[in-house]
Amino acid sequence: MKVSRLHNKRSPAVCGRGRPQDSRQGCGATIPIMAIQFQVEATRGAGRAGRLVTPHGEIETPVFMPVGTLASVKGVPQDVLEELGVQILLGNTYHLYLRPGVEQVRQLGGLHSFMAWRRAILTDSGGFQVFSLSELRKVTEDGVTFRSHLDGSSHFLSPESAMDAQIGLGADIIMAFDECTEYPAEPARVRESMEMTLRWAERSKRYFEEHEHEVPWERQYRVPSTECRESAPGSRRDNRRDAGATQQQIPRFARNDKRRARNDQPVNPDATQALFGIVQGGMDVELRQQSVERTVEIGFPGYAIGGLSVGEPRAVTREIVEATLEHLPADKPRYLMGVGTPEEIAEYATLGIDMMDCVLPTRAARHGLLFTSEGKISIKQARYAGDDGPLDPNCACTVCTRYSRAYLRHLYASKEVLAQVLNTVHNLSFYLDTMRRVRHSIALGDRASFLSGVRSAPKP
RNA sequence: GCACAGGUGCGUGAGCCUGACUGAAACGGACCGGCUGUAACCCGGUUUCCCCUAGUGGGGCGCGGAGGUUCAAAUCCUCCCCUGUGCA
Repeated sequence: MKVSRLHNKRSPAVCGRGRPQDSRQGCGATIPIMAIQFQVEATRGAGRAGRLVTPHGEIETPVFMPVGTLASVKGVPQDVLEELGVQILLGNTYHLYLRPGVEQVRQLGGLHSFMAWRRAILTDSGGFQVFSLSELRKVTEDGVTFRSHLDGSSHFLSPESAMDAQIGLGADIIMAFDECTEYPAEPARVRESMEMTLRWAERSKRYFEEHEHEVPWERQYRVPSTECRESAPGSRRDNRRDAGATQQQIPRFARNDKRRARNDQPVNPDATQALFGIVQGGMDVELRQQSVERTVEIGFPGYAIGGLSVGEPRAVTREIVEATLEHLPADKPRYLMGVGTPEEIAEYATLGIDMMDCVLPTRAARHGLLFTSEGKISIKQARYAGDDGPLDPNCACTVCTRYSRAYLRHLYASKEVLAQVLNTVHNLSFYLDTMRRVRHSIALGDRASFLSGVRSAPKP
């Protein structure tokens, strides 16, 4: 609904029939390039419930973004992710650059097309790998030289090449190339690292602005936006149905075409990628503030808080998040990178974080650690061998409603791949539910928080 | 009955020829931890002895059983038991 208002504003009713091949000219001839739209719809305390409109659909914030480093959320097919309500996924520039290679993905139409994911994608720039692959890399002002963990070959990533790669991959939101500062670090080191990240942010932005038109979407995606389709009922899709072609009868190339045409989540052909800046500054509140101010000065449509959850005590993480949030502009999405447990993501959302990602739910799931309404469960434990109850009696996910703890433990102990699949589905489901609950409570707004003081407040 | 091959910790199984660095490799099982912009179906620990010592450390028992050789044996020698295969 919000999105249509937006489109109406920008794309008048022009775009109905006889849409030319070049979608940019079709719906968007007179329209300026649109990157991303964000609006806060409700607040409660510091928490915000908002809506982020990307070229590949809307996102209700606060949002949890599952990590799909190699164009896959390990163990979970895309259709299941959709059913779980995943609105946006993460991909990783460094990993995809090594394999299958950016050029390959670009030729296949970009990440969305390649991985058959019609909703939004965010790619991390490779900045985190500067931290996590510290054994295999060398950092200079120019950029970072990595020794590939796959074959030992040497690769160079700079703000420019990271942008180039991310444009080629074609995510909706891409990240500035930063240095995730290690912890602990000397004050001088933290400052230098932060300064370099700022210089890299500028270079990232400059390069991005010069090349943002190179996204691979427009050649590949010909799906009309919502209004276009509504006002053009005789679309491709109907034509095909008229022809009476079933899935089996359609030749392969046509089936691919159909698959694309079936993407009901519109790509806004006028839209392009958005580049987010990343705040660094270690565990130093002053440096964080400086980093925010100077990153905001460079100017981005969204800001991330990076460099946290790198080994520091949780209390410090929280302190830095709060201190950083204080200075971030309220009208832009705020993305806390790499956090956290279910309790943490709920807490940070109420503090005013709009986006979060974390490998914890997916990785922990594969390792037998499951998050439930009653706390953590290590499904490997012998005590569950005979437990025929559901994993989490308060969870409505497909795993909890169908399988017993005993079965899940058996799958894990037997190293069945299904264990990883089911565990991941549950954990993601739990995370997404958690976020939905938080959003709901924020969406009730300050009025609700006022009412919550009243014991038996009647429901409207 | 004879001839080979073999018996090692929870399991598989190295070590034995060429004795000391082996309380015993490696892999696995079982159990317990860890995992926070994914070098992660991964990583760590226990199971693998007993006693003395705060600890470093020291002593004892231990590789089918019994005995022997030796400063020193899972490793060499003798006998016995058990398992498998082949031949009668």
